[in-house]
Amino acid sequence: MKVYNTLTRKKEEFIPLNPDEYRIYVCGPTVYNYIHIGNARPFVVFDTLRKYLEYRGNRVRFIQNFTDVDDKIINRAREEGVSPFDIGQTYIDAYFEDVRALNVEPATVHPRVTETIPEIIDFVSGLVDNGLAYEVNGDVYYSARKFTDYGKLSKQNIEELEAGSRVGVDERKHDPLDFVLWKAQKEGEEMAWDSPWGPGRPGWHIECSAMAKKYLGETIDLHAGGQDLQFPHHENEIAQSEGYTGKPFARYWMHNGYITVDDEKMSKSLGNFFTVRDILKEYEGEVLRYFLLSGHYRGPINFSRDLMEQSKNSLERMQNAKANLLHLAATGTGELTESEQCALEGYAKYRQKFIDAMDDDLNTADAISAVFELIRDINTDAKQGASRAFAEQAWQMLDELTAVLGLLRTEAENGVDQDIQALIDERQQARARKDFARADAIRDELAARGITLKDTPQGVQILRN
RNA sequence: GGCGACAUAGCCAAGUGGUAAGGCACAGGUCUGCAAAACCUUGAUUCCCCGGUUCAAAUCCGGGUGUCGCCUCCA
Repeated sequence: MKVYNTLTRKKEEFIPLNPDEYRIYVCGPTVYNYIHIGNARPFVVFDTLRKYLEYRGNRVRFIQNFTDVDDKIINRAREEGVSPFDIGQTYIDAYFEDVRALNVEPATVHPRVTETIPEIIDFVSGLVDNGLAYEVNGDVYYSARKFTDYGKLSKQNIEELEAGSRVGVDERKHDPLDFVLWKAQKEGEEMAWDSPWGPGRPGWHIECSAMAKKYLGETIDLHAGGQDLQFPHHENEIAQSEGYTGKPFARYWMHNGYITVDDEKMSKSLGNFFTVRDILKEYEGEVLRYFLLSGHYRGPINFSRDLMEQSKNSLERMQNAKANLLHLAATGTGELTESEQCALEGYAKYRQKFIDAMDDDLNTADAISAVFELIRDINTDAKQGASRAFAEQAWQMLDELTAVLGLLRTEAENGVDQDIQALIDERQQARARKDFARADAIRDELAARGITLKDTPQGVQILRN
């Protein structure tokens, strides 16, 4: 497949260094709060990339970190009067709950900063030893200017960076561009570890370099994350990792676009962000996943209730197709007819369209359209009823493609309570004697209990909301 | 100031040189006891604007306009 490599600003054939395995690192959340939809985008997008690579028969080693040492965590802990270690654990647990609803697979490993301290200290020591980093009163800084490729990912010009800087320069730095690798422990801070420079904790950027190296080696295939991490975070990672190993760090870089809310950037500081948790109160996780995949990952995406409704309705079309096929499979009989066989063979073109789309820099929007075209054909072919075999095989095809997108993963609840079944039976008897008032009353009653009845030529279809 | 992205029907959104996918919403029809679901039909003489290249451009080039982002914690 081809992916857009931020490093070269071109679409390139995505080939792993070791043909047996793709080694991928994705920046994970800082665990001081519930994840918001902006966090969710890279998780869903790169989870989809992973699912697709695996679907195509590749092995993927997928690492996503938890930043559980950070100013924001420490501040939060102070506000709540609890340990920062507890804050981290709380939101790591919450992360897994939230992300499960979005059908995001857990990574191969989810390393944490608190479990990577020795490797981080080694990393920083190495940079001090080879002259790229220096210590000032227990802090350690990286000399950005000494890394000649500094700025190669974000295409930032070093001189322009300084000129445009809007941040007060820390006087301890030799140069405004320098960034911190190790922070000396401050009065009353609980989060600290012993180091050659005294007690302290890692800076933000170094953890990713250390974890990527620990779990994936010196040169990894892909590093991915949000566009806004490009500078300085990813630039600094390159400086650290390549400065330390002398080898290329990541061969490919992918960056997803950001989410706006009402055409304005959603950010923690603006306070206009929605947590995944909030969304899940109103919508199934798959609706959010559909929304996030309905456009290209590199483009910006605007979030609104209206668009969530559109996504919900669109996804419903897929869900209906699934429900109808499963109903047909459950009630149908018989072998595949010749025309059904022919129809099924024709569906292969949609699989191909799906693959072509995904191969083209993860074009999920186009891949979704292939799924809809498949659904249209299936619906048309099954309009007059279909054999059990046809329904099963058509669902198999739909299942195959939607699994890659992480959609239609919810298992339909089978069976109903006895009293509900009794009502359904009574309604059928009422219909048979043309007592439609009674029949409709029962239908309304069940609808109020979240059960929708559809009268199909194959009998009553029961849908739960 | 530097770097970058985006602009396609009411809405969302593919398409990046060969004559505009798909979804939502809306309307009409078929089916249904009525529904629901599904299917059919209808919608951009046209892709922000102005030039240029070409037999041919939404797609390439030049110039505008608009929106958003990064350069500061952020996905």
